[in-house]
Amino acid sequence: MSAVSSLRAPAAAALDTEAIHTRIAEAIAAHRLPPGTKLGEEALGEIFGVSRTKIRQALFQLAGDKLVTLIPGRGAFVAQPSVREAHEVFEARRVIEAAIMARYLEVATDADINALADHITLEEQAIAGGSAQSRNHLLGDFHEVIARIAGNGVMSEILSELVARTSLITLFYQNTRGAADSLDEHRQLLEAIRKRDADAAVRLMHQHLSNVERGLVLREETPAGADLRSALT
Amino acid sequence: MSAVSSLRAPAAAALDTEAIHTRIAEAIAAHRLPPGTKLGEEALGEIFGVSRTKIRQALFQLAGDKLVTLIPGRGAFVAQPSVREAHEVFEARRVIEAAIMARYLEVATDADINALADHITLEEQAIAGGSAQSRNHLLGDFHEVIARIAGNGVMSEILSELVARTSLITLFYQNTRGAADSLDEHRQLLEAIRKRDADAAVRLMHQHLSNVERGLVLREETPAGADLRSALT
DNA sequence: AATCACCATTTTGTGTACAATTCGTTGGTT
DNA sequence: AACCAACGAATTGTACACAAAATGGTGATT
Repeated sequence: MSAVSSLRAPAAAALDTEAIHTRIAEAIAAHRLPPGTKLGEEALGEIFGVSRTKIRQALFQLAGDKLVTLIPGRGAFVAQPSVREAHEVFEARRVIEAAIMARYLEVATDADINALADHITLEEQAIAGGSAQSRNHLLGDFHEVIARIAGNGVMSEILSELVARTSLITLFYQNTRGAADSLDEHRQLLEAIRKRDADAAVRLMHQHLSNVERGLVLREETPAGADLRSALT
Repeated sequence: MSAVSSLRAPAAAALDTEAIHTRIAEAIAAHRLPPGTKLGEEALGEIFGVSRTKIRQALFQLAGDKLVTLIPGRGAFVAQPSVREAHEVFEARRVIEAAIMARYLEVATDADINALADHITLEEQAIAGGSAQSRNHLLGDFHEVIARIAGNGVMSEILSELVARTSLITLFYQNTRGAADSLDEHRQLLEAIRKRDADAAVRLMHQHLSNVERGLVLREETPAGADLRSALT
């Protein structure tokens, strides 16, 4: 490689579309890009050191994930889920995760369950001393870990998208529950799982999701848009 | 507008990305583009009378729908669902559609149920005298009609994607069941719905999907790719 | 005869240039 | 003072051109 290569980003090899998609999706899920934030193509291109072409492809994919809203002629914005959509996402999660939990208990080995316990330990540590970002990430990941073991990749991917959208929702509609509440419910779930009590586990999962949903409060005003560069670099 | 405008397609105003996405998705669902078909960018651009830029965006979206597989450096191909993926899609549908059916019976008015009966009448007519394409389309649409009434847009969209993937699967793994079998099961579902018998309706839906899945036969060789132009114009 | 290396052709990947649209502003009019 | 029209700056939409990579075929070598 020549010495004359990086006039734009100091970064390494140019990121591909999928990498950019992932980076932006993570920034949204981690609440570094609040709902309503304008995602200008030129600005993003400069941040990632690529042309608008790649940015544009990534934005289209993000729109497919429902994390970004594309308004023709206006541009791309971080999605602002409606109250109705919020309820629908939680209902969908209850349906899917109840089934996933039932399947999980059929196939999970003791090692899998121990791994889940380890994950909860990570949650405890993050709540004790970590950032709000890592807390939220781990709390959502708990559900994805279970889905992965349950073994249905199609449902697992669907759930991943719903979890990402949930993250957007919990930011948009200020969540009054503390992370500790979710952690406690995760512990109860683990207990039921350890006992291989499918009915209890499914019921607890249902309740857990309903509790999170109940913690949401409707708001009118939209949060201010964040600075793109600090959120993504 | 000047008289010198259309060197490419004789068609009207240029299609936008979403229109192209829809057209290709429909062609795949309608079995006009068999799994494995190469979707060359230049060829598609010429067919739709647009530049490769728009085609490329549409192909990325289709990849997100899992209807198209993107191989870097190689191009886009109509997806060839694996046996495992096929089973996973059907399991996901059983989970989601059981929930949708339960919700449907809670909210459907008599008018909604009559509309469903009308839909079944259309199915009968298509089976009696229609094309294989319209038959398959109507049989899949039956499930989407129920989902739409059930009222959860998020689940409805998820189901739409799964139905499209099912269409791909039933072509790839030659379906031995006749359309008449599905029609009969749809009639039984309607009967349970008319009686407002939720347990029976959910059970019948579950069985219906399992029956369709059981009708699939595993194959090794891939169907030949079709001609792009005749499939899309 | 089979295999491998090399070259030509085709196709994808990416950036850039230009057209079209939108938004904010300025200036004028009622 | 409020409203409307027209202009200008900025941003998105689209096409095109070039670079990079892969495929297929040709011919030489084992």
